[in-house]
Amino acid sequence: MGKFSLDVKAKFIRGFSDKTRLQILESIKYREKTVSQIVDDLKGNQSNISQHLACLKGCGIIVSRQEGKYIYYSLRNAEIAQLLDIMEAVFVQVEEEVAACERNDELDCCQKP
Amino acid sequence: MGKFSLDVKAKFIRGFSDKTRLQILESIKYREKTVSQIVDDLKGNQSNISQHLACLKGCGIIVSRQEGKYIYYSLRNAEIAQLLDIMEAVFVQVEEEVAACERNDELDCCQKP
DNA sequence: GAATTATATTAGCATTCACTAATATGATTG
DNA sequence: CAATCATATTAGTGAATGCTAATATAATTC
Repeated sequence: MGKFSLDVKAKFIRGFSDKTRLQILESIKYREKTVSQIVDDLKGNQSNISQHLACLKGCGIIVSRQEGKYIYYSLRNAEIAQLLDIMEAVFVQVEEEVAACERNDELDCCQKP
Repeated sequence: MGKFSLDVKAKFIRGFSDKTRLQILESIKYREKTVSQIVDDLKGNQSNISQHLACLKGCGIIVSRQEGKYIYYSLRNAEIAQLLDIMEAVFVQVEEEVAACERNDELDCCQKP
């Protein structure tokens, strides 16, 4: 895999690496939803959700279609759903280790503040 | 899945969402390696690699064992390798879309600067 | 045990990120 | 066409991230 590709790949994966975005993905995993439906689902802030949707779209993870004044978002394809499932399955295996990380209260094991 | 779990899950996935860390994972995918071997492999900075290794370890993605003055790092288990393969497979499907993102030169589709 | 080798940690800095509040766009409805 | 509803965009801010250079730790070798 080329150098550039690895950057793009990292970006793609970064799409999944945020709590709010994971919630959005769970919310639309089985059926497309409008922005307001998602906002309701997550009890979130409309602007915030819109920005995360733009992020997910930019990462190629979700797609959108307009129908009148509504915009429906859904996973790009079935493989994305499958990837989510596998991420979940692998995560469950290591969850305890990760949660037990010294600084789990701040979730910043990667680089200390 | 609980609220906290989702935070931890996001952290776990964030482990994969960096170019250098993806390179490290590729480097040790099939066999354990010492830090210096990885540094050589990536032609990277020792401090930088060490920090990324700590991150990957904190995320539960890799494990380490000491042998004399060397520390060997390897993937935590076979499922991590499998997850990497599936990420790769799904990524290939959407790669062109992601790369074509308006701002692909800076890889920051998520939040505009 | 002094020097060397392997790895980790710290500090500082510039960049990216996620969030909120405010505003803009765009379609719909009365 | 004015008002409303749905969504997107912008600006500003604090926190997290990734990097480098310098220093610390710990095991090894001479």
